[in-house]
Formats: sequence, C-alpha cells, structure tokens
Amino acid sequence: LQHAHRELTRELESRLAERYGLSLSALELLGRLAASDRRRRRLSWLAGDVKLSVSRVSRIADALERRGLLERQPCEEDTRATYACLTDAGLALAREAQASHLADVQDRFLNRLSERDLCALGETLARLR
Amino acid sequence: LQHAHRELTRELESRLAERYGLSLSALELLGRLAASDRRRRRLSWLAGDVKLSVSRVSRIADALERRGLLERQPCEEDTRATYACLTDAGLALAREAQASHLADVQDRFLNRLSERDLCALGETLARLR
DNA sequence: CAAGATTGACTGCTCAATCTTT
DNA sequence: AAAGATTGAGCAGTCAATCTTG
Repeated sequence: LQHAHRELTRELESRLAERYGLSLSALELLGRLAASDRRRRRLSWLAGDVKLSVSRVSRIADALERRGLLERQPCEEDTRATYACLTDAGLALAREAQASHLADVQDRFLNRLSERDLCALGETLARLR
Repeated sequence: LQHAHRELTRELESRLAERYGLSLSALELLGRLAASDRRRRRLSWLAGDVKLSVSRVSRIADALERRGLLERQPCEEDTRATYACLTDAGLALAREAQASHLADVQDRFLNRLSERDLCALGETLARLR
C-alpha cells in the first residue's frame, strides 16, 4: 500500500506541478472551494475536509492567495474565523487543472481497474476510517 | 485513497516515532537489512527496494548510523558502492520495533479486513504497478 | 561517459506556541 | 477556558549538482 501510494502520488503530483504549479493538496483545496456554497469555506473546515492540519491549509492558502487564486475574507458570523474564497481566476484554473488531473487519474488508475475492483477498493478503504 | 493513506500513515508513524524514534521508512530499511544476506545491502539497491530516492536513503542511513544501528562498509567488488550493514543493536531494535509495528498494523488495518478483502486489495494494488 | 553516493536547496507536512475572539 | 488562525521549528521527501570510481 505504501509503495503503490508513493509511486502513484509521485507521478500525479509531478504532472500537476509541471503543468499548473499545483500540488495535489492545493488542487483538492481549489476543488472543494469550487464545489462550496458561494465558493468559499472556513479554513479549519477545509482542513477537516481534506484531512490536513490547519496550519498546512493556512500555508497552502497563502500560496494560492499570492497567485490571486483565492482571497481571504473575514467571516461575518464569527470574527475569529476567516473564509478562503475562490476568485474567478481560481475557479477557472481549478476547472482546467481538475480536468487535466482527471485524465491522469483515468490513465494511471481508473483504466487499470474494473468496476468491481473499484467498488471493492472503496469498501475496503471505507472500513479503515 | 489519499485520505485513507494519510490518516493510516499518520497514526502508524506517530506510534513508531514515540516508541522507537523511527519513521516508517527507517523501519522498513532496517527490516530489509535484517532480511538480507549478511545483514547488509548496497544503498542504491535499498532505495530501489523501498521506492525512495537514493538521497533519502542516504540520509536515513546517516541517522541510523549516528544511533549505532547500522554501519557503512566499503563494497569490495565495486569501490564506488557502499554497504549499509546492520549492527547487532540494529538487528535487535529492528525485531522489537517490527513486532510492535505489526501489532499496530494488525489493530489498525488487518483486523478490519477479511481474508478476501485483503487478497482483493493486494490484486488491485498490484495492477497499479 | 555512466553509475554509486553525498550534499544543498526546495517543497510538503506536523506539532507546539502564540494571538485574538468567543 | 476553548476555538480559529498564524507562525516557527523540525522531519520527510525530491531534484539537481558534485565527487569518485568503473
């Protein structure tokens, strides 16, 4: 499991980095935001979504913000919290990079497995939660 | 897959670190050496075994060497190469840590899966090679 | 020149400490 | 207190450059 994950990740990550300068985690963040109400989400909720530490998410947000892909916004219901909000540029890049990444996943992952394999894998991984 | 791997790894790694000061990769290295002829193996072969870069393996070896768990030895057939050779202390620690780690894996992984699940998972992952 | 190993610089991640607001 | 966020320190990993030997 370690080895399969390590090699798969390495390949997917390097393609994504060379084409869009994004890490898998950064893309996942963008994807979550794109699917969120008003394209925004609190940082700590985002961290829970993607199973990363809050501090990691904060730094990924720094990088994405510097590139103009998202903006931090104060949260009106709770002054402690801050939203990460996807910009138009961010949304555009998210769509493009996700399409490209999906093709990579298709090639490197989905195409090698049957429908049954995939379901079984899903079940199995869910049992490890 | 990302999430399952991330969380599983985090837990196993933290237990191993607190009990033995070893990372998963370091333990895997020790294990390979313990199973190797004369308890030694060339660094670059080791890297291939565990699917890590040679430079990473070199640095893990540095750390293990500082702790007296392995020694670097010149390779007699090829002066360029160097062996990582497990010391007695290294072998002892490898056995102990592996037993402990296996218990963790049993608990966190094996016990949650049936025999069938496990075989299917193995097949599936093998297809991703 | 190619292969084995090491080193430096960079990224990704976590944890602990801190600051602010509830 | 406790929760949201940021920041600093440190480990794990990669790639590119270098040195040495085949």
